[in-house]
Amino acid sequence: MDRPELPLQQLHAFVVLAEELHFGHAAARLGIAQPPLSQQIRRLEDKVGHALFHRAPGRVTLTPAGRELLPAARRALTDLTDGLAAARAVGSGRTGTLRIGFAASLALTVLPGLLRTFRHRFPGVRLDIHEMTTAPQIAALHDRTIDIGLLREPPADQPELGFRTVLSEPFVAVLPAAHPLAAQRTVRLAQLADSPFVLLPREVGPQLRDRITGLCAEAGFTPRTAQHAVEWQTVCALVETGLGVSLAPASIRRIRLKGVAFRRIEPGDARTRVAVAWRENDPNPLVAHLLAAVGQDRPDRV
Amino acid sequence: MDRPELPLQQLHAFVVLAEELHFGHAAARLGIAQPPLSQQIRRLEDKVGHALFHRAPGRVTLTPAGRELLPAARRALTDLTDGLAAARAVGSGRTGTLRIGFAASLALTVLPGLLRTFRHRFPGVRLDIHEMTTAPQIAALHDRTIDIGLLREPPADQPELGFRTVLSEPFVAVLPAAHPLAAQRTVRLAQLADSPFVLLPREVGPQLRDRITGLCAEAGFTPRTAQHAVEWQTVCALVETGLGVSLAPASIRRIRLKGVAFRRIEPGDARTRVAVAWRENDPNPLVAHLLAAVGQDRPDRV
DNA sequence: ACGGTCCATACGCCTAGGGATATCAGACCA
DNA sequence: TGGTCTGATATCCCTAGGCGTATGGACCGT
Repeated sequence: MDRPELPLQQLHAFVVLAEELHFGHAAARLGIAQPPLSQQIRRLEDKVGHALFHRAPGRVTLTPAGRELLPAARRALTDLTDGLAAARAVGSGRTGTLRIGFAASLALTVLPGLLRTFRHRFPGVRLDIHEMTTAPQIAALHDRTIDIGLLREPPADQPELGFRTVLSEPFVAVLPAAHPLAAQRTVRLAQLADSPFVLLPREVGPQLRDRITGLCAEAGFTPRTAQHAVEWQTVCALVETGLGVSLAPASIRRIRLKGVAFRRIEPGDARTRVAVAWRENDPNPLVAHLLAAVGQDRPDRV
Repeated sequence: MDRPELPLQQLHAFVVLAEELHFGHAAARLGIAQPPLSQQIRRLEDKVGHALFHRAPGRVTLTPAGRELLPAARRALTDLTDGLAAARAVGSGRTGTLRIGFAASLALTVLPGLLRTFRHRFPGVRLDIHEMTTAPQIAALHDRTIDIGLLREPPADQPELGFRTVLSEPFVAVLPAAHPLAAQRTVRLAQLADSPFVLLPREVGPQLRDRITGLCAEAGFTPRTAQHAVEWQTVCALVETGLGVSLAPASIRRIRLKGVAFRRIEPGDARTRVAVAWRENDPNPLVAHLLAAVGQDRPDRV
């Protein structure tokens, strides 16, 4: 691609003159005097190397060369004006695409409200939503596959990423309805020591997993993992079948299953945090916009 | 269509930098030092109103706005370079379209050779050939519907048109083979005084028609028109059926029909001219090229 | 801590190009 | 033949933008 060394004004003058076919009128439309317009056209013709207009007494006509150039000139000008407008729209964050990764469980809590407020404020922005667990979200942020992550237990060792807590919620015990402890309103953690656990595999979210096993450790035992499941939906389903118990963020109570009971735990100060994550120094204005929306969208705490 | 006030160099710099993602390399490819490139980009970003590149330590990246602008910039640049090249090609007469009108009878004589030499010399030029009689050709030249006419008996009262004789040929008598005069090698015009004539209607070519009736007048009679026909092919066919006789340019001898005889006439100095016609002041270089080709293409005289 | 890399900034220089006004030249018309 | 319309030319002015060299400042490796 070589660089055609033309001032765009000349092209614009050319297009206008091609429409008016009258130097005086075209100059008026361009807001300049007639002699400068003659110069512009002349310079352009010099650069092309051929006449673009045929000046007959009384009428100005396009030459074949001019007719050939006209559509290209028009296209170039509209391409540029449109491109500039689009770039400005994207630059100001009025339009564009924001790619968001989110943990499946958040589809029940923070995600809907967040999307609603954002879409309301930026209707021109397309949101690409990808369900993914915590660890892949971190990787995808680094990959620039997503721009925003919505995850649990933000990891600490991520200097290039920013995190902001959106929600902090307690843990609950997840029990089969038939489990003896389901009769209590509150379950002490130590009481779960002997039950098999259904847990998330460590790979999908090391922080949350470690958090849970840490809670158990504080209560004096190491949970025995009977089964792994990647989604909380599945965890609850497995608990319902009696395969074991679990510890989960309170918001998963929204998953209603007849055979599952959720109970507060003792000690009750253990909380898990949901955070938005983004690349520090991400120039995308939509990221800033979303973070601002997060600041104002304070969804119902569970 | 508003005028985006951007030097194209900045766009070019932008595109190259977007490909290289490295100021030093891009500057080298552009053949300038690095600081000027920084300036170009900065100026462009100022005009857009947003950053186009994200300068992170160690890596340069396109911002979303930049990603949005890039394809438009590329399109605009290629449109312009292509458009300029096309305009230059057309301006120099290497490519383009030439619209030619021609009298049907000339398809048998001057037209093929002319087209052949022209096409050989300007293979990039498209030739649009339209069969039409003389009067419509004159109108089409004024309309700018055609650029070149190939016609008989160029009219004199056309100040805006140029004419150049391509071929000058005698008239011949067209007789049914059974006609008594077909027995002679030469026919005196006066001998045709009593035969009905098949002639072209005056509207399609007043000059030629007037020429023929003029010849008859000189021989002392007014031809009695038995039938009109627009094409010489038809004239011959009608003569063959015995409907009458005719006078025609010698080149129509190429139309071979069993029942038709062509005979020289007395006096034999009457000739009809075939000419190319064009608009004087036509800026189209192809017209000049074709006229030059006519000068050299001297087809076989009939 | 110290060069090396990479981009930005700061001058200074220069030209191209855009603008205006005044004037000229040809065509056309009354 | 003189007025009008239209486009081209001639000057002059101004500034935007392009380039270079020199320098600063952040970051990264050893």
